[in-house]
Amino acid sequence: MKRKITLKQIARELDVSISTVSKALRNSPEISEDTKQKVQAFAKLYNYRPNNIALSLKNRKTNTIAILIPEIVHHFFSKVIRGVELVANKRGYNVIVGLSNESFSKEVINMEMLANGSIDGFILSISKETQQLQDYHHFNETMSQGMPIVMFDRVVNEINCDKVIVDDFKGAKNAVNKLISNGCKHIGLITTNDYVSVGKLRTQGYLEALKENKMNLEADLILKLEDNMDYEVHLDALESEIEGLFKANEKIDGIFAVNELYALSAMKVARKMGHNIPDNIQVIGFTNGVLSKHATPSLSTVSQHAQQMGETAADLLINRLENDSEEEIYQTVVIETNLIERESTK
Amino acid sequence: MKRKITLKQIARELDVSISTVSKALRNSPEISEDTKQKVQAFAKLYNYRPNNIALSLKNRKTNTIAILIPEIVHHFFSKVIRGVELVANKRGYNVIVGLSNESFSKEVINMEMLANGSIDGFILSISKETQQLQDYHHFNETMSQGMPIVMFDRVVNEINCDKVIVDDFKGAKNAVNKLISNGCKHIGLITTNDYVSVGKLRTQGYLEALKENKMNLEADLILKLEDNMDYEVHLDALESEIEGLFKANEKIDGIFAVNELYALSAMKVARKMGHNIPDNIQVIGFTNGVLSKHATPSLSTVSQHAQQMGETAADLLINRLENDSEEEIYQTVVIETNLIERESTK
DNA sequence: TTGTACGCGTTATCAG
DNA sequence: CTGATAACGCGTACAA
Repeated sequence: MKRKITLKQIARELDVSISTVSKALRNSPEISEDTKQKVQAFAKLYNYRPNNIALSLKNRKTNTIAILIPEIVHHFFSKVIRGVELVANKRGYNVIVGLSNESFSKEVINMEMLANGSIDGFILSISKETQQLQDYHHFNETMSQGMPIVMFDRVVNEINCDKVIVDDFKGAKNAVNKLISNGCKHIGLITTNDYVSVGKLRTQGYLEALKENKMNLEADLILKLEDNMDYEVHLDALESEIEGLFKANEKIDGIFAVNELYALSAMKVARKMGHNIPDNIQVIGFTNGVLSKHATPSLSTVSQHAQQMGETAADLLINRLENDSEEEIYQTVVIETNLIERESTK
Repeated sequence: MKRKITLKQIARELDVSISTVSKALRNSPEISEDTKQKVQAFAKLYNYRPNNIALSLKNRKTNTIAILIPEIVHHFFSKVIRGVELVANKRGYNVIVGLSNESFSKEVINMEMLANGSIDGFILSISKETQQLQDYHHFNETMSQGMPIVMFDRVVNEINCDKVIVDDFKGAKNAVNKLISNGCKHIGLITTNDYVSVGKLRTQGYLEALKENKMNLEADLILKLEDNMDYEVHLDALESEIEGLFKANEKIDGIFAVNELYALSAMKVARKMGHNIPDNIQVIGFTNGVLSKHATPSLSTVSQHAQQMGETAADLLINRLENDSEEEIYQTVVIETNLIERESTK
């Protein structure tokens, strides 16, 4: 097993100095054609490639960025990664993935590990626990060391950095407006607790749509679910909560759910209770994942353009890394949502 | 904005030498309590952390591994990543993710980029194009440089390295056996072209089950689909292919599909054609993703234990990295599948 | 008890 | 045209 070859070895082998080899390989005009030929041929033969780590150390630049997300087994986040990867690779960067698993401490540890020279910047979406604790010291520390951060989707207003978000408020409002214009009179909302920023915004969108249409806010139409419970595992619990919602208000004829799973479960429960979708009850979800597309009936949904979010975030980060101008002006890019109409609405 | 602090800066500030600082921070007995206290306090104040890149260069070890997969927006692969991440982090490694996007050249480029010192080893599942071309030079080159590779799921027999696979053959056989014991007499197979190794093995499992049960092989019950077509985008095309299968042999009463999407589409088409599932036609898929669980009816499926595959792969790789014994003995770990019975079978 | 020197692999600068 | 030297940040064997 032969180790990777280095400049030093080539130099020794060819009986020239290291710097001559280095220059020859970079086609420096300082070096004679003769030596260049010799060195380049030898390097090619042994498949020489400069060592990235040494370059990183010398240039104080790793050409690697990290994306830190709460959960990877999730259509939305994996699509964001794909977007980040796409742009990063195109612009010559590698991507390290870190998972916080929705835990504050894992988020902090991960950031500290990576911030010590391993990467040039972060793209991240904060964990639920961090949202609850509202402890953002690790973001501030990282940024004060000159390492840029781009937040996406779940962002925090208190931190001054580049951000990529979806217009959750407007997306939700549009969805509910659609239900209303489709004739729904009593629209149920299935959402999360307010500390989940996106849940809160989508809830506000729902409320705004009702208000604009001068519809009454009926308290028993709103179901707020504890989001730190893993409903993917405890589907029964989720479904019985939703069943409660349907029973609490028999007049329900529309559902807006802040994510795919809630929407799908609502359809399932509704059908089980004898309702017909979309004739009897219309449903719209948020996040355009695989489930929505392949459900029966397929689910109308607010698409977040996850991949585009990832691409935008990567561009923002790399632009900042490559623009030496230490701008203190941060931007927030809002990705427009759009409503994908499928079979669950008329 | 303050840069990250280095040993050199601390040394200058405290008017001692760099090595004194280094030793003091590592609690060397060579250093007096006094100096230690002083240095450690200062370091803590300025939140000193050793630079990973410098350590990597010095130790010729990055403590980073790469996972190279064909596609990330895919339940199976993201679960594998989760498993890899889990183990890697626990054992002190970071994870770089590379996407080949099913392309041979992207796979090669990615490997070359990362192999130049950025990482200590690879975990990978080869792209479809690589399977077709059967060009494996990049794997050999990487390994001959002393960089270990662990392949998972889509592996190549010609390469001698650690592997983690699922028993595709047995999993498929069991699934088909289940259909047979459930009373199916004419079982359709929806599979891919044979160059996809897992597709081939699953097809063989189907054939074996028929043979064992002395059932006739009916050619018009087998649908081989071109897998380099993106059926996720062209669902219609997929469905019309499947409709053709049903029409070709009206006696079909069971379907075994080599992936989730094929199985789901089969159910959809069957229902559209007036069949009842599972009374009339029973269906089993491969890969236990979100779709199977949330479909209506929910899909019985062969579970691959993706996360466990990732964990095993990571352990194999890190073991090899940390065992200086340059063993030339490679192992192949077979992860047992199991059949998850849901509503699509009796 | 502290400091010096070296090496990891590379490039840039300057001297020959 | 070529080579020696310094530097990136760290750890450690050895010298003082």
